[in-house]
Amino acid sequence: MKGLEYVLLAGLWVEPRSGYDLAHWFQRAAHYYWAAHHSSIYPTLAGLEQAGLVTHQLVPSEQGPKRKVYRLTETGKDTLQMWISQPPQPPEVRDEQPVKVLAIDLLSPEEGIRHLEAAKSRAQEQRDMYSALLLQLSAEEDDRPQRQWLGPRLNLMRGIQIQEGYVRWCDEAIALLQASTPRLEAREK
Amino acid sequence: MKGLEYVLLAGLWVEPRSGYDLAHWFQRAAHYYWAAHHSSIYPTLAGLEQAGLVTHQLVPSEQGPKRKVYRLTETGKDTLQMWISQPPQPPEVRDEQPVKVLAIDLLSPEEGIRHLEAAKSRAQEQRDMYSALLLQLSAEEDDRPQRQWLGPRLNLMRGIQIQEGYVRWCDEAIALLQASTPRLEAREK
DNA sequence: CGGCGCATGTAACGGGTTACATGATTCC
DNA sequence: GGAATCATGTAACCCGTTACATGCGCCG
Repeated sequence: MKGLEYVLLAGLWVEPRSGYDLAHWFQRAAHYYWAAHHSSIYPTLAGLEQAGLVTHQLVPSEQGPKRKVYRLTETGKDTLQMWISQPPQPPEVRDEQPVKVLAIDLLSPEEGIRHLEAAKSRAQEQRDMYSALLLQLSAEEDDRPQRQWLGPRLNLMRGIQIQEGYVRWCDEAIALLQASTPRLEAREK
Repeated sequence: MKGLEYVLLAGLWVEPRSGYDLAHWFQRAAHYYWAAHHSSIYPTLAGLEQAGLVTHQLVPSEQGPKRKVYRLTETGKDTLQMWISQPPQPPEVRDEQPVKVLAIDLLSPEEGIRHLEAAKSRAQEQRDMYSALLLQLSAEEDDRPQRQWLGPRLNLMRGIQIQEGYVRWCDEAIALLQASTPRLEAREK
């Protein structure tokens, strides 16, 4: 079994969802640790169903066509549990931003700082998004306290922490760039 | 042009390197923001050379066959600069670890804590590796102070910070797991 | 003289992205 | 009636990984 299959099992373990829901989940809460488009999600869900790891139920949507809401079967849960027990593969990342930082000396200090400010803004936006999701989760937790929301909560906490770290790093980097060009401060005055 | 091509240009901007060097760089310093295997690096370098963005020089190695040490051409530098000036694409990540955390309630608290301790150890190892690389970089900086090592330095700082954040999160997560099972503490006494 | 680290390459295969395709419902 | 969001799917193509392949030079 390939990576995405287990990831979908984990996503469905948190709560039953449709392919559409999962696609949105990847774009928002899960974005900092996994990426997937709907065009890979739908076929994979179909495969999992054929393998007997998930089943779906047609649920009328408030708007648009009927939703195929998937949930884990017992076998699916067992498969997931076995996978969880094994150590994770090392993460794979493709992030252009640090690559661009590598050659930041190709930009003027002013431009470099502008880019870092932009990166900082993006990080703050992301942080706010994760914070909002965490608040939302807490509200849902009150409604159904029996549910195990520990995993999603831990991951949202991590998402917030990552973005806050990024913001701090941006500030340090900007400070370093400014220090390397004291004429900037002088001109400011 | 595709992502890897620009990344190689950036890697060669930092200093002239062989494909072998670049492969190792991806495994170590660049590992937290970009992944690439030698089998994709060599053909890509050849393509960049054909496009006139890099040139190579055969340099005898201390051990093994001659090294093809690549460096940017003027066109290569210009191409890189143009790419740097544009905003980066959003990062793409595949990290199994947070996915496994999602369903951490499928494990016993003891097992969950063991997994988090393991994750913490891995993060500490990585942090130490980045710290060592930063020290090494500082030493080289003394030798050739004219060189612009700002980019690599900033990225190593970021690597260290990421891993330290991870360690802190692991501690928080372990604490939460322990809090959710007070019987553990009780048994400890 | 075998094994390991250095060093560069090629080819098949697989998985995901981009683009194509369809249809329901609501709001303006 | 057109636009936007909801909702599910298919197919071609591209890129990168896995595996295959080769050869140097040192050390034990």
